[in-house]
Amino acid sequence: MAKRGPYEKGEAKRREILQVALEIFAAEGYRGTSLRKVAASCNLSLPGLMHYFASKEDLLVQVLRARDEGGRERWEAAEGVERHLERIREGARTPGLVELFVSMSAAGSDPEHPAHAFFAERYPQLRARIAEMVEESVAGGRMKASLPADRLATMLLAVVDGIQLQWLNDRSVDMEQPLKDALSLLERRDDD
Amino acid sequence: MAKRGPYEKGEAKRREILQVALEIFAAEGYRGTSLRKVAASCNLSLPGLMHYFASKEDLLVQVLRARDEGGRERWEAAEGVERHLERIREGARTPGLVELFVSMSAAGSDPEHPAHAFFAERYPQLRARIAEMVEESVAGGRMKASLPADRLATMLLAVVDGIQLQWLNDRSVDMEQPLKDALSLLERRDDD
DNA sequence: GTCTATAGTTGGATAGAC
DNA sequence: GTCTATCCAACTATAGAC
Repeated sequence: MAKRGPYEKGEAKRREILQVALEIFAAEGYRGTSLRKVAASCNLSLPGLMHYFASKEDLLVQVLRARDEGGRERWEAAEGVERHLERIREGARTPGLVELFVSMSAAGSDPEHPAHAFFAERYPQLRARIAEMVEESVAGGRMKASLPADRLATMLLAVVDGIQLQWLNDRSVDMEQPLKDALSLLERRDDD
Repeated sequence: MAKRGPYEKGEAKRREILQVALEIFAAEGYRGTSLRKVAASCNLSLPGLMHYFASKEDLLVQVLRARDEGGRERWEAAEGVERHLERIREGARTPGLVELFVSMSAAGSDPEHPAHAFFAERYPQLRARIAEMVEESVAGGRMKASLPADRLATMLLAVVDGIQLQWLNDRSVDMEQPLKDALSLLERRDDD
């Protein structure tokens, strides 16, 4: 006679919504997506959907968070530079995802934007993680310490983000090459 | 008694609209901006504005084009690397402009988006121009030919675009440093 | 927990007067 | 060239029934 509720089913539906919403946001953009459409794709009415999420903003932020955590698992599994390449390859597999993150990251610069806090946290974290990777490579003798690790991290992250922007507008550009090229410029050579 | 028309006044008003629309698009985003707001800011009614532009899409594209041409004048005046730095500094002066270009460039990846053609043309042009600059520097002995010019161009453009994305989310990052750092890695050194 | 119905806005676009 | 008036579509969000 326990009273503890419909948690399993609710959580499952909740995950389904996050997955579906991710795809639609990625395909249509945040503003371009109506909650009605998301609801319909989940076989739910609008109010049915809003039972799970307080507002459209709330849904967006939770979609981004869920996505970021999913990507992190694969990230943790990889090593060093491969981590970056893995992140990039994943983007290439799901084009809408790149567009969602890039466009939301631009729109999120507005302090009023729902995703503002998300990206304000995310960028420093990414830079720190990359700087760590750089320091490991330098310590391991695989990379030249040509510049401070934090500056290299900022530059490498810029390469990764920037190439995505180019790729969005021209799918023929190679998303992995520029990062490889940047890293090759940092490689330790025998004469150093 | 000449009848030839209202060309002067019309053109002036037209330029005014482009300027005002640029500022509003930059501040509120494309979707977030209503034509009514633009019209009001020009002391015009909505139909008054639509006398000059066929649609909202039309207005956006013409704003981007006008803006790009304005920036090009300053670009032409500068030399070599300074051209890039100049482009970056200009962005730093008008934050909304960076956001507009970055977000539109992400959104424009959709072939259905009004700005699609604009960016589809723009990126190859930019890459070509940068590659040209790289080749000049290499020929002039100021830069190592570590990699093919077109690949370096792609990478450098990625750095410039990527740092803007970071800067949007954290105004404390230095927008010029990463490009300078990337270029320093390419500098010709005595032992080469 | 999920629905219908609707309120309350706001958007782009047009017709026709002046 | 600019206006008033108006249309229709779409959206978010809430209220209340089941």
